[in-house]
Amino acid sequence: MANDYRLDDQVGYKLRLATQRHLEIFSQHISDVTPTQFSILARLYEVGEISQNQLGRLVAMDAATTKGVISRLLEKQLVVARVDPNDLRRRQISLTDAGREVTIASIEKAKKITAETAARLTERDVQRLLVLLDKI
Amino acid sequence: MANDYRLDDQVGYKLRLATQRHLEIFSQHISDVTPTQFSILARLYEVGEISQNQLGRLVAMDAATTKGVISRLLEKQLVVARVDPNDLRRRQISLTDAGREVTIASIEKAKKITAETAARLTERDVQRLLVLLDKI
DNA sequence: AAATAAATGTTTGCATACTAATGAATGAGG
DNA sequence: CCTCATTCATTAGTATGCAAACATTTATTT
Repeated sequence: MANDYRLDDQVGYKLRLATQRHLEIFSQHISDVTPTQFSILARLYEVGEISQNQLGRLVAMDAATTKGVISRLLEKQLVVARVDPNDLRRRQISLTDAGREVTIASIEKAKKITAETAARLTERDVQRLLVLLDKI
Repeated sequence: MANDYRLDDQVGYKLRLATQRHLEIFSQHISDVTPTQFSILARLYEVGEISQNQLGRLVAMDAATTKGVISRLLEKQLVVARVDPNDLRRRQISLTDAGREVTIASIEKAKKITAETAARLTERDVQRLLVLLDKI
């Protein structure tokens, strides 16, 4: 029976809505980079210089997607790329000084974003949510 | 301090990963329409003929996005559009016979998709997850 | 060493998704 | 009846995100 199916009760649908809400909050606090660009910057801040492909894997992004994101970060001069002399296939990516500044500032804002996203959740709720999302 | 920030523990990041996983499962089961297209079809199945704009609102989609999705569904001849004679601004959208068939078949598959997405969660976990996502 | 396989990055094509701007039609008030 | 704000739909521009096809370079196998 197709009549007992409620779109509003589906995990996938609610995931989309929650993501939508989160992106809205994000853009209200951080306007110089997008959420995707930020995750690249944050990861780069964590690990230092790394190849474009590896970096993409560390944030679970497709190589083609990563390419586009890195291109835009290069245009903004938040990162630099250089060919790895030991492996000519690789482009090593690293933060510029400006990139590091933006990243550190954004991380502070990101904490507020996470807090606002979870404003209606208790600390335990958040932990529970993270665990549940992990299991998907 | 920016050193106590772990990208992997952020709600937004995990939302993206969970969505990614869900989309992968979706495409394995349903290949004739995308998740977005399916949500339009499912809603249309619930409410019957309705204007394009209203339909978009019922699935939390931007008018511009809705336009694109409807265009592709029109090409596939799963829906039809007609100008509302009572309000010439409006395009009334409704399912074709083929659209209704696809929708009903997809709803059955969608139940499997939801089940597989939540395979590692108990029934209670799923309910809890839906409540938590709602609060975001 | 030559052939094969694998990894890295690029490009193209398709499908969301949002913002901003535009044009057409409608409805409410004066 | 006329004006004006609102609604509806479209278009253009930007940014993800994935699949598939490719070229280049490296690593493996025979």
